[in-house]
Amino acid sequence: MIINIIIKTAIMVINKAQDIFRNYLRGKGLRNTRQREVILDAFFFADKHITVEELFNAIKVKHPEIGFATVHRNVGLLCECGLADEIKIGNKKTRYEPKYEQRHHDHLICLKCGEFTEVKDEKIERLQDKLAEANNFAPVRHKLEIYGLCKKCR
Amino acid sequence: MIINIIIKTAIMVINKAQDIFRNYLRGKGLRNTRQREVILDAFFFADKHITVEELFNAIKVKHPEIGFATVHRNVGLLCECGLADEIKIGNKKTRYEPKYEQRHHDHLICLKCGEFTEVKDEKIERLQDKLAEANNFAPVRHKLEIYGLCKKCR
DNA sequence: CTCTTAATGATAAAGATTATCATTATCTAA
DNA sequence: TTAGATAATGATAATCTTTATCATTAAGAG
Repeated sequence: MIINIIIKTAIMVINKAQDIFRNYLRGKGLRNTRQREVILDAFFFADKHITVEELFNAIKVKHPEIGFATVHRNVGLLCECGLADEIKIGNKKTRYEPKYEQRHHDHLICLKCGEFTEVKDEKIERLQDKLAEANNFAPVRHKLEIYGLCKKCR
Repeated sequence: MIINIIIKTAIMVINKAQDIFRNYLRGKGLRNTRQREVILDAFFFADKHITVEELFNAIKVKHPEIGFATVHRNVGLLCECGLADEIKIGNKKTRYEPKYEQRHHDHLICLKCGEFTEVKDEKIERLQDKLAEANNFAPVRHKLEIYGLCKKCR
């Protein structure tokens, strides 16, 4: 059954993420906790582009004892260890998305309806690295956001 | 004298910006005020990448009667009419820079010392437009930030 | 000059993130 | 396995930035 494959894949992704997280914590002399496991699971199961508040509310259903500050702190840690990306647009709430396998992408953001689409262009990526090198700059990561009107709103 | 030419150019830039601002206000049925002129002047004379607070403090010296909210509101207006660009990095304060002639550029941001360098690559710009079009998206503007280590920190 | 109403300035409110701190729980090492 | 050092948690306060409120002032059209 397709659905079983999807579930298995999801579990594999989360297991791998848990490993990455645990290694990161270990390396920094930090401790793994039940809360951290719950938060990571919920974050990877949740919709893309979630806010801390939405994540907190999702977690609250099954784990009402986990506090908002804890969720907030740990989303920050997930960003630090490369398992989450931060998306900040205008003055709206900061959103976060899970990152599997360091897979990177850019965003098209509609100025009218606010929808974002994920895109990627290898050629642009390479030119960005060249541009950085030309300036004696060692690139680590980048953020490209193109604002405009989406298919529906244009 | 070189210095006179520089001063003359600066005055020309500000005059042009004042024109653009006044036209924008007129078109929206808004009013020009003494405060707006002072804020625009100070913004274009100030260092690049200034925060609202820094701009407010700079203005306060000569114009202690101008309030923080007024400065804040008007920096927003300058962004709206295309005379300012907003730069938001991590959880640091939002910074603004004057924009002459709609000249656009991207940023290299050092993860260690926080310095930013301005860069531009026409080829990347064109590819971005193509990427947007391929997704049936009408691009208006974009933001590209490359994070890494600068010449001094690498 | 008058009148309409936008803008201002002072302050409060809102919204998001970070800090505080007593308590709990993890994890190392004996 | 247990004890002990200390990191993490949870509740809340504090902070920081931006936005809203509202009485007063002043821009600008007629």
